[in-house]
Amino acid sequence: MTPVKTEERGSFTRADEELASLAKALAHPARVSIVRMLAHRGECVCGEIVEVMPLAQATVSQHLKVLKDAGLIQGEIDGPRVCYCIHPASIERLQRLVASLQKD
Amino acid sequence: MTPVKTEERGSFTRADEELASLAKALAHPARVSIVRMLAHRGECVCGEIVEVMPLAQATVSQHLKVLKDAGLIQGEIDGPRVCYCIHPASIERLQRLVASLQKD
DNA sequence: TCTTTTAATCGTATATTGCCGATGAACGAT
DNA sequence: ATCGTTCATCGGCAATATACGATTAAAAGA
Repeated sequence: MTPVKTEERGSFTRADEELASLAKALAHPARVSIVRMLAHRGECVCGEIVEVMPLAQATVSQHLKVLKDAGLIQGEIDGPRVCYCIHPASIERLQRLVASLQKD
Repeated sequence: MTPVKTEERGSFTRADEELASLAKALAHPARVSIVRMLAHRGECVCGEIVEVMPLAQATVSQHLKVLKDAGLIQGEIDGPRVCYCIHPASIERLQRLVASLQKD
């Protein structure tokens, strides 16, 4: 049964899926750069990030969305702007998951 | 200046490019699974990996190539087989790069 | 209210990934 | 030399990712 739908869900462990998901979010230098910027400056308004990046506003906004969806950052609306900061727990989580690749 | 070729190379730091590259290699659960398997068993012949994975041989081979190109694993030819193992330094490097996202 | 500012979203074009069957290359064994 | 085993690579297709200009939405300020 289960006609082998090419979509065999649940074939990988939860940890593998989770690490892959976080890694995917960091799989672009622009996104790494954003995370580093937030880590360094604590918090940033979207516009400040756009200024620094060599990408159009729409593109940066898209990268921010990827990072937010992955839980790596969070954005808080502040008037007409959006203030972004790191979600520390997720970075720690990533740290742990990578560490688990060494011993395990 | 600089005709904005949509291909502004070198816009990101070396560390950002490096972390993005390593993260990209781990951005798929199958590849995380492979790395974990190698970490756990020390070394594996390609066939053993294919057996365990819910993917065709060609696909697994492709994932192995991605991991190898990223420097996360290495393969050694052993007669008709290829024996894969982790490249520990690269995992440590990844660990450090992720850690640098916290303090920095 | 009208305008400006800020940032998300839409639409679209191009590039890259992921997957597989089929084929090819390298090797050991007969 | 031929055969079987093992694994990489090719070709093709569907799906996803990346990038941008244009548009929309929301809020502040005139």
